[in-house]
Amino acid sequence: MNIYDIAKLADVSIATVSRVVNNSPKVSARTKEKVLAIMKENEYTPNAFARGLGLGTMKTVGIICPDISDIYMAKAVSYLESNLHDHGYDCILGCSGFKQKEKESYVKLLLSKKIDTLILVGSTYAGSGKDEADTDYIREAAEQASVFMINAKVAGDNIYCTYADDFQATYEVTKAYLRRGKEKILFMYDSESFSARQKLAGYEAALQDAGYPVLGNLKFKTKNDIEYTKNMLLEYNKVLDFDSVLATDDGIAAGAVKYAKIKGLSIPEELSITGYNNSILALCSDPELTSVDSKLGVMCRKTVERMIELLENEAQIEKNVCVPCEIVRRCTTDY
Amino acid sequence: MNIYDIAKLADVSIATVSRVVNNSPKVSARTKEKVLAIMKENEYTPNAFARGLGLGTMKTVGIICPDISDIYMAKAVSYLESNLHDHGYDCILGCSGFKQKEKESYVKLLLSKKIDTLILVGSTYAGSGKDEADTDYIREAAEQASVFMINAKVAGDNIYCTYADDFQATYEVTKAYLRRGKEKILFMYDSESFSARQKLAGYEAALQDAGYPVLGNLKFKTKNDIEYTKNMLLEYNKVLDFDSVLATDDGIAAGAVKYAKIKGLSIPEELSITGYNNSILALCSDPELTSVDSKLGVMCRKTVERMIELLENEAQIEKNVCVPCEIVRRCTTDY
DNA sequence: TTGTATGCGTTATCAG
DNA sequence: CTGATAACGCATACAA
Repeated sequence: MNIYDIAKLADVSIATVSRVVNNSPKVSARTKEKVLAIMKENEYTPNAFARGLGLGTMKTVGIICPDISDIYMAKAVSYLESNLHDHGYDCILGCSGFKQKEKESYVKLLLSKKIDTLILVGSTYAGSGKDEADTDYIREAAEQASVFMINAKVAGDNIYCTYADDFQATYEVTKAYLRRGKEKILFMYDSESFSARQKLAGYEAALQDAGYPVLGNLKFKTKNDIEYTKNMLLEYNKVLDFDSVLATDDGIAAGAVKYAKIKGLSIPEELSITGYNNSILALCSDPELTSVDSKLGVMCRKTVERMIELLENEAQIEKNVCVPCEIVRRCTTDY
Repeated sequence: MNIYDIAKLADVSIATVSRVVNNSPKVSARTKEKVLAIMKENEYTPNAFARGLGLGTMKTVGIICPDISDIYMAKAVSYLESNLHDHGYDCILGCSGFKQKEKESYVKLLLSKKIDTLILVGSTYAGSGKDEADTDYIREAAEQASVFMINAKVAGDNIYCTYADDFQATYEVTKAYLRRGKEKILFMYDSESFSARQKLAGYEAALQDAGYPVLGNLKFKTKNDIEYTKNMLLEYNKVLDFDSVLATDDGIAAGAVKYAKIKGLSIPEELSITGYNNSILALCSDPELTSVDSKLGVMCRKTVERMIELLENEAQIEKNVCVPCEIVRRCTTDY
């Protein structure tokens, strides 16, 4: 059942049917009603491909994240999908993993599907920070469709970024630790992503501003995995000496909690722990984790808001938006 | 840059270009090479909409789940996306929530996008089990595209289901509890979905087969929320008497662990706890949860495998596939 | 092996 | 307000 069939049944031209479908104002109430009735009766739905071909858009946005089974990314996609759906856009989802080649090919793939806009979720898409060429594929993509990045900052035309103020957050946590007399703060991270770099910088700045040295052996790389982190700490605590942990993810912090339990350390007295992302892991841990909430919901909303502005009104929108974090205090700290 | 431009530059017809793009065998090596070179040089990508219009497909499958921020669904989507990507299909994702109206309208929406196939992730799409009409919209959808359901069983033409053998799993857990002398097993659930019904049935059957009564006050409805569940148990433990918990989700089980901690009950001696889905919550809890692994990876693989068989080879495929669960024993039980 | 011509189902531009 | 008709970009049956 296509537009011709409906036109024939309604005894009008396809142009009129099209107008009714797109409810153009210039069609008489009577005609409109008649066509509408026939459409309903025959359950007519316009062919999306033809529509896309004519209009040059199917109102879909591509969302790429490294791994949707990650709690944080899943939440981001959830917010994005919801906001986009409210505005009549659909999401086509791609999970690229963390390898450069895969990221590039996934971006190309979605672009070839003629998405209206591309959203890149995750710090990993900002590259290592060492080589500007890492992000060339994003600037290239931005020539075909606007690119919005969440939790990453990349310079380039038609690239819009929204990220948490991780520097500020870790700066404050570190300062709070120092105030409580915690001077051997272990910074635990699992990648050198944009976000991780901001967090590290905040931690280091707070130490320096307070006149403390930044010790290399207090920066500890692990995996975002409870068991792995626990074991790493058990292994390294023989040579390491620390009284508090600042982790770049709740999964890491949860591992630190497990470690403390095994070592019989009291939390937060003997070991204070701060996690990140304020995820369900923070609530599942025992004691519950103090965690930095990076305001993902706000970031996603601001992203979609600007995107719609750009798409619908071709408005000038902010290129870079930085969202302040919130430190959610629970039982693993006493600052 | 479209197919005409390439044809002109390569000095061939658009038919030849099209053949090269779809690498048809009937094109000379020399011509093919020439066209390929021009295509690369000009970074030509066929217009997906036009392609879709001509072919009637854009090789996309629709995935609908109630809530992608749920760990379980996120994992399912992760598996599905990965498998589908391997076969050259893209995913368009929709999060419908749990309301009937929303589910129906989301299904219609994706269908109108001319997806090749629809995947419904989650037990909720099987309806309450009380009214067959609840699932009419699925049968209706199946007239337009094949529908694959994960963790739900719905009868109908062109509907294919894959689900875990939850009956078997809870039957075994219950039997194991009874063997260890646990006779007051609290069954905790958060919905009346297809899956929850299977789990309840397995629990009841095991009790009955062992000659125990099925007590109404040992079936406890809660939310899949740690804090909520903990508080509910603290409230109700005054009137309830139980020595073990069989929860339909790890989130519920984690709440039971928190409850036990507050009441000072030793786990698993005074209170044994079994969770479900073997999620990260099982590993984050302390002690770590014994949990039923519903083999989501296997379910997703079997779903996509059959789907591809149907799509590419129009083969006859199994309508209903039941996957056995695995009980992963950890520290909250001693059976 | 290659080219021509047509169909796919819309939207949009012009006339009327 | 309505209708005829030309794009939109590709795939393919049919000719050559």
